[in-house]
Amino acid sequence: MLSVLEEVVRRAAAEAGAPGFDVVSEAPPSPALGDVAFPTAFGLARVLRRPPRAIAPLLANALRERPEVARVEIAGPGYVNVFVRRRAWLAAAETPRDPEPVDGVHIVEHTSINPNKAAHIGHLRNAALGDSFARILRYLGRDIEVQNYIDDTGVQVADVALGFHALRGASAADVRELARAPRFDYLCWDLYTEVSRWVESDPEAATLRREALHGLEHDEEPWAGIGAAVAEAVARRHLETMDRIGVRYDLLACEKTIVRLSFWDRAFELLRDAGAIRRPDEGRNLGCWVMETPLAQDGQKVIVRSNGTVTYVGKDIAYQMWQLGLLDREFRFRRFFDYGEAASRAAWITTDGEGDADPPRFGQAALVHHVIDARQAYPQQIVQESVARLTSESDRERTRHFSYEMVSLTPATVAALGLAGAAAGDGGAVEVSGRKGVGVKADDFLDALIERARGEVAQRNPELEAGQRDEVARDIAVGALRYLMVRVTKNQPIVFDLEEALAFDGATGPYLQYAAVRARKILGRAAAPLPERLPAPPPDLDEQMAALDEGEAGDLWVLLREAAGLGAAAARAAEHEDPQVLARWAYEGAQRFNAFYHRYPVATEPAPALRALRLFVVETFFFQHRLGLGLLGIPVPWRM
RNA sequence: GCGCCCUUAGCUCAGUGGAGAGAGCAACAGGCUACGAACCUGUAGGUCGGGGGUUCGAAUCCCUCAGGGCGCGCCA
Repeated sequence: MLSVLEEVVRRAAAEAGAPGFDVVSEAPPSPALGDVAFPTAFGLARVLRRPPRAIAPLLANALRERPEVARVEIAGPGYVNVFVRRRAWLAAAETPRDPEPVDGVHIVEHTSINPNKAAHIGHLRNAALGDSFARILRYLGRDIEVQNYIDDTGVQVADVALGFHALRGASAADVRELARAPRFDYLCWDLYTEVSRWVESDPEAATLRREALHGLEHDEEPWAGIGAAVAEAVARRHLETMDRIGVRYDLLACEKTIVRLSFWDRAFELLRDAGAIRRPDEGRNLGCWVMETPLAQDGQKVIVRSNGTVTYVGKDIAYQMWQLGLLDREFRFRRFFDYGEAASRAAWITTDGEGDADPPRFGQAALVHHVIDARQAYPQQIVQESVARLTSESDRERTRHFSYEMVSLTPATVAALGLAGAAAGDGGAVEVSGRKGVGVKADDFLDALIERARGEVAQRNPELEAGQRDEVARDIAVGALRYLMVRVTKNQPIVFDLEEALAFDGATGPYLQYAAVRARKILGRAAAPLPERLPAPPPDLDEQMAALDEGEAGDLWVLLREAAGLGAAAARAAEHEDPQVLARWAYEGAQRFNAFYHRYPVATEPAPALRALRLFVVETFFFQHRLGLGLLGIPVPWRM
């Protein structure tokens, strides 16, 4: 609807003598000034060499011809302010408009935690961002496939395998037995830091570690067996943890299968034949295969080491080629993790062994987003560059780095958790480090939130039985966590403070949930059924609103108008590649609704017409707000 | 040295080149006889890091300086 008006102004600008003029609309500072504002006349003034006040009427007249426009005013030095026909405007809000429709599958790859230790607060940011992004795109109509890359042959898994073998004397069978413990990943967390300290202080351990890594890569025992047991069990734990906050995956892509199924060998041939990589005859990279690029400091980025092994960047090139359907190789797939209910949905995993029959189709994507922290911007650029050289320049645009900043800890949090090995930087923030064991584990944090929520729920709802109370507490904890992770722009580093994170007042998940719960309670009080689709506005909405006193008309209309803006907010979030945009929409909506519900009685309003109108506002808000929260993975508790 | 990100109220953060720069927390003053106050209303709090420039108009774009974070490996 908005784009229709923009198009009208664009045409009017063209007729006035400025074809192709970039027309943008904005929200007026107050509802009294209109619903949509065009500052277009200012820009046109320069092009047309006429004052803005002379140009504005041309735009206004064009807008007045549209059926969805009720009134147009020219304000101040030349703003064109549009008052829309409200019923028509709301009716058009049902279907969101995808700003960049994708023809084919769109992969969102996120989480991708090394499967050698428990997930921590930093991984939660990745998963929450990736999952929300995927949900938003799906809402806009995209065919989304969620992948999770598992580095099961890297040094991190090698370290824990080394720990089990050398420090614990455990076999692969022993590890599989240990992995039956409910939080095996916690055990690995501690072992990993133990090994890291050992390797730092003992040269012999460093030698053993190289041996373990080599064993993982070349399928040699005992390393391969122990490593596989660790990686599979910990990856499973990560899926359990993420499932607790509503994050699910379609496919786990394992590095091991990329190597074993010769994806890299094939990618290497392609890179070599395309001249994208070459062997230097001299210099310090003698004996390697390198890609020449100005991105690298000395103009060369090593892809294959002089000992013949491939770097992480090389493996990622092969993986991304496969994701884009540019590699003539295919994985085999195994069903790996069933998600509750009727097991209607499951996460699959790649395998180099026997695959299950009839797996879903994976890969062959038109577009891929890689949710990876900002530190990896450089290697991601190298991978993009490689893909472009192997195929076409346009393929570079098909693989994108969804970059976000890191999570660190406040000194107070480090102290409260008694984290040893933590060194505060000058800025006060403490870097999360799996290697050092410095971090807030995801499950611990969620448990703490649940505990805090349980207390709040018990206090407010003493009549609830334990099971109900726990269910509500879980929903609140998930809401608090998910909102915390997306309320700030992804480019802003987060310094995590435990006490602050446990707060449920103000701009928090529970605040957003509270508005939804209140709205639903009102519907219940009014004996109105919960809306199953966006409620249709009454035919005489515009007339009814005109009959209200000005203050209430403004309050109700802004609530309706902004609720109808969910699709636009989702589209902006997709464009900016940042769920924060939608989180802001949800927060502002909750704020408006809370103010509304204090000011205007609904179920208890005696005048039937007014009651019906306010009820329509509540229904519309509730439907859209719950939908928006769902896109952020925030559940609506049945009670608070 | 090169590249990316950040710098807005005491703190944590929003802010499409456009109309008095906004929230939350903290502080202060109010509001529960329940569509339940996890809420609402109000007060106070600003050199948008500094300086130039472009523009009718700059927190927003460009240049520059300063401060902070992170990259630039035959680690992943």
